[in-house]
Amino acid sequence: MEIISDNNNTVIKNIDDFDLGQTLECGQCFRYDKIGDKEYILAAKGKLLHARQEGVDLILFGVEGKTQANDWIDYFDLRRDYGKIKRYLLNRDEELREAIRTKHGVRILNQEFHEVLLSFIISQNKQIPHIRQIVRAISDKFGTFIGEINGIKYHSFPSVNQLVSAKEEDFRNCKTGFRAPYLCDAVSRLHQEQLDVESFKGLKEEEARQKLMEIKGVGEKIANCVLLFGLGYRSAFPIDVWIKRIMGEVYFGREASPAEIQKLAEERFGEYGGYAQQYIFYYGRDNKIGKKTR
DNA sequence: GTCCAGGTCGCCT
DNA sequence: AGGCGACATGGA
Repeated sequence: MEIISDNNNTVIKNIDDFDLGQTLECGQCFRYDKIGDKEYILAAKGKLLHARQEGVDLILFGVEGKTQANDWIDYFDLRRDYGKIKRYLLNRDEELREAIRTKHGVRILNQEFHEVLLSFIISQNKQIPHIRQIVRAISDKFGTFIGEINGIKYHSFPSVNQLVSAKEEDFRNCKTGFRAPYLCDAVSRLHQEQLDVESFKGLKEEEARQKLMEIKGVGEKIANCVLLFGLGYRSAFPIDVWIKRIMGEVYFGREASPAEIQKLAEERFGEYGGYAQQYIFYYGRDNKIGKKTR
């Protein structure tokens, strides 16, 4: 990997195991728009990014200097050796071969904790396009204006401070439905208990999960998403309807309980559970594995 | 119209 | 511990 900055842009050259489109569209984040072939606009960490992939290079438009570039390199998790992760997983589990082959460019983003928490509270019992719509509505209503591209105005995902005054009704106006009180509870805890990345430092995965599950509307699955996507616990293995269907079919040949699946994931994937989960989820959802066709 | 969606809660046995 | 309906909203 090599970083070159010139005339307002930064180019990151020779990135292994990375596909911008796959990384954004695998279902881990919700604030992006595709504007061309391998070209995206995304809102993250309070900023707007216009990026395009050309082969093994990634162009970050309007990004100047090492500090800014490093920020995005960290966001895309580009300094991690995914070749090693894939080899480990394939060594343990031949079933993953096809998923890893087709979804080879997925990386797990290092997203902001509070954004992941609130986004995944919204995600329950909803389809991904609708989750994106709701998250955008909340950002437009409470977030900071961060730019306009192709006539579309973008707002950052709101900070905790920007959300403290939000009422249940405000969230309902953003079409959150029955999740509105959950969001209020989460925001008030984030604010009053100063709940942030720091407050999870040093906690074991299980301790961190229990802490998250004290929040109304956060169960096992959402807690695991927050651990994985927002707190850096790469062993966390969220089990949703898709994982349940896919793994029931592929690994058990029958319907399997979340507990059974969790156990298998722990034994097979161990510290790399989160990566395995993303490959399986994205591949399985794309190919509708285990889904009844009506 | 009916069913289901990156689930969780509350209440039941 | 495990089963089951309710919960808003929108798309298939």
